[in-house]
Amino acid sequence: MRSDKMEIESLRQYIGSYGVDILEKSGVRKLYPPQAQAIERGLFSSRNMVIAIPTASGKTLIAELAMVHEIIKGGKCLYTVPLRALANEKYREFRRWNDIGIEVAISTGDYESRDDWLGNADIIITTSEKADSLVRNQAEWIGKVSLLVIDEIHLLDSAKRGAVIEILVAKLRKINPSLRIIALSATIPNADEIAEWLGAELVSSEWRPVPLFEGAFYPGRILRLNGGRIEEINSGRSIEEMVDETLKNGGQVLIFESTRRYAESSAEKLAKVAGDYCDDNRDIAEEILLENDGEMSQKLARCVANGTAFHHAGLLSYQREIVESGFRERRIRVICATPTLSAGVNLPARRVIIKGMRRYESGTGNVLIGVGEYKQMAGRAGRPGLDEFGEAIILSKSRSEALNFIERYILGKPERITSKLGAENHLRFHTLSIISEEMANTQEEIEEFFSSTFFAYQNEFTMRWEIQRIILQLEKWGFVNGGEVYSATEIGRLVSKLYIDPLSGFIFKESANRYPRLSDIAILHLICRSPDMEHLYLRKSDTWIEEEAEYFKEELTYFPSHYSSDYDWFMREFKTALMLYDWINERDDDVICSKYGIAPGDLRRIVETAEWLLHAFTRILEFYGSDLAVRSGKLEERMKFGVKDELVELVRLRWVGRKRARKLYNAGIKNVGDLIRNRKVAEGLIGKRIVDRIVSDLNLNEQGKS
DNA sequence: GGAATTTAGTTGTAGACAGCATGTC
DNA sequence: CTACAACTAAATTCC
Repeated sequence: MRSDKMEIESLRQYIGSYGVDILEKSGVRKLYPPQAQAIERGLFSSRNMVIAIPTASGKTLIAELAMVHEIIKGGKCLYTVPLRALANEKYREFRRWNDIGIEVAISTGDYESRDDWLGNADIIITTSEKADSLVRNQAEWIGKVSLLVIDEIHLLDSAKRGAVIEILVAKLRKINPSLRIIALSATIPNADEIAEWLGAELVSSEWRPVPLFEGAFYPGRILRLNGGRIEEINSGRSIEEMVDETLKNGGQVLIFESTRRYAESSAEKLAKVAGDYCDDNRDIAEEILLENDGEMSQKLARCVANGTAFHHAGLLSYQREIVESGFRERRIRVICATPTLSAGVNLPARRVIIKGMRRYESGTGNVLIGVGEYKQMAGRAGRPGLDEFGEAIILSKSRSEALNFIERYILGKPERITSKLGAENHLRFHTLSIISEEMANTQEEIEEFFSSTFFAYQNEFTMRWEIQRIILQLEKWGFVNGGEVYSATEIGRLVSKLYIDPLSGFIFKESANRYPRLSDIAILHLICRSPDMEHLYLRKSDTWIEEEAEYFKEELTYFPSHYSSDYDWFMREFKTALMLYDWINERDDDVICSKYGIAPGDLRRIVETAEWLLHAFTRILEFYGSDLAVRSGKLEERMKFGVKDELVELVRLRWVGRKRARKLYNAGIKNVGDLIRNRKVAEGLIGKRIVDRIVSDLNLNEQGKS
């Protein structure tokens, strides 16, 4: 007991008595071994550090301590995370420091603290992309950052998003050469490489607050690894029985599936098992249907009512939150998830069952998942405070398969991570940005800049040819002026600040100059031609899309021949455009979902992307003084809410979405004035409470203006 | 005859950042 | 170089 006290006490000199009070108030009594180790190795010095320890072993607190110390010394901290949901989670956690006067702010694509706030804040939480975007837009406070914390730095390995992390590091170090960096990582075999790249002290540990047992199941048995030895444990013959075992003992289960379909059907099957153990969940089941009652939502509500749920990117974000908090409150006992949950918010369970060890990859068929991916999922086993130990179980069909899995995954080491910055699209994207921000403007400077990246560290390769080719390309596209000293053109700088792929920028730029007029569907299709857009898949039954395409053929800016190799890709672009077209023409959400074979969460996500790209396109059109800008800007607004032109004014009001706006409009209430004049009518249509809220908001705005 | 079961053929495949303006987790 | 589970429809068996 005394030693516990002492450890926390010992922090007093670094984070002050008030700081220690905050920790005690939030229940921190003892430092975990990796935390103590981090302190020993210089957490409170000015050394850079890489902390490579398992999930839930107290990484965040390590960063918090360092940040509080830094702020007391007069510094400013930037904390970057890979997901917006994680940014929100950290924001909530860090705000406890507000009690001792530390200002915490958040800035992501969908939620940003006020600008002056960010400048004053001591800790700013962002996604890595947003941080890069802030650098591109020269946020004045960025130069004041003295401590950069990078959460989940092992995502350097991600082919899609890893490059941003290393570029961000290179940029911030260039801006502030004395910047201190603390990088948090999962346990990976080459954390030492990251540490050496950053010139950092490496703290690594396998310690976990809740012990983890890993094993493999085959019908009737679980082979569990215990200190190098395999124990044979009798078990049920099906997942249902395995889940039942855990629920009976008061535990919760997390099941990882390889596809959404499996996740859903699994959750439905297990509802029969979990139903016996859960209380009345009718209220949260109802909440699930609050904003959407389509097929998927109904299914989810049925599961939730019985204490299970599925979790994947097709859910609306509020539905995900209900599922997550329902699980934390133990009202939901079983979650069947796709890998969303393995890298997402912290949601541990006593037993983790990994059912989907294979994943489809186009061109290669089903392939086994990586060891790292497995470890990530397995690491979710064991709820601190609730479970004495966690259990991760791989599902297999036979004893021999089980033994194989044990060999490969449980005894195996995760793959080393490698930089993915070398891909042409990333180099193109970031080269334009560093020229535009005048971080590097000659061949040598650019090479030097890239030589400070993790990619260069791992490849000891100058990239001379690659960079020359890319600059030539950017010159050809009109984004860069060549010569001895490169500089970005005005349009080049705009494209960089809009944060779009230069190729998207080029497509938009060319269209802006070539087409004085375009129809709605043509603009949408143009947006869908951007490599920044996500594209819907074609199904066998999607032949109707070809007919639609033929119908709009004359309006479109691009239409390849049926025999062209582009044709399939074009159809995917066009299908996506058609979906967006339906959306802005007020087609019902659920109708769109079933027509295009997507879930509500997908619709939201694609619409959000389209909105962003429409914004970028509009800005580019404005730049060239094109008349199309007005039309495109209108589409941007329509996209945000999914409405026809005539509803835009109504939908700008808070509490008024596409459905309410349509009701009002059809009853002759076409604008704010109509609404005030016909208040009673409006109340009849959308309810008195809502109208009251709208009007009180309007009054507030009036006051704000005067 | 009609239900239950087996067999053959078909289908579809994880995730999610960014602008800007608005308003607070 | 590569798959596979789940669903659906048709075929077959069973009572």
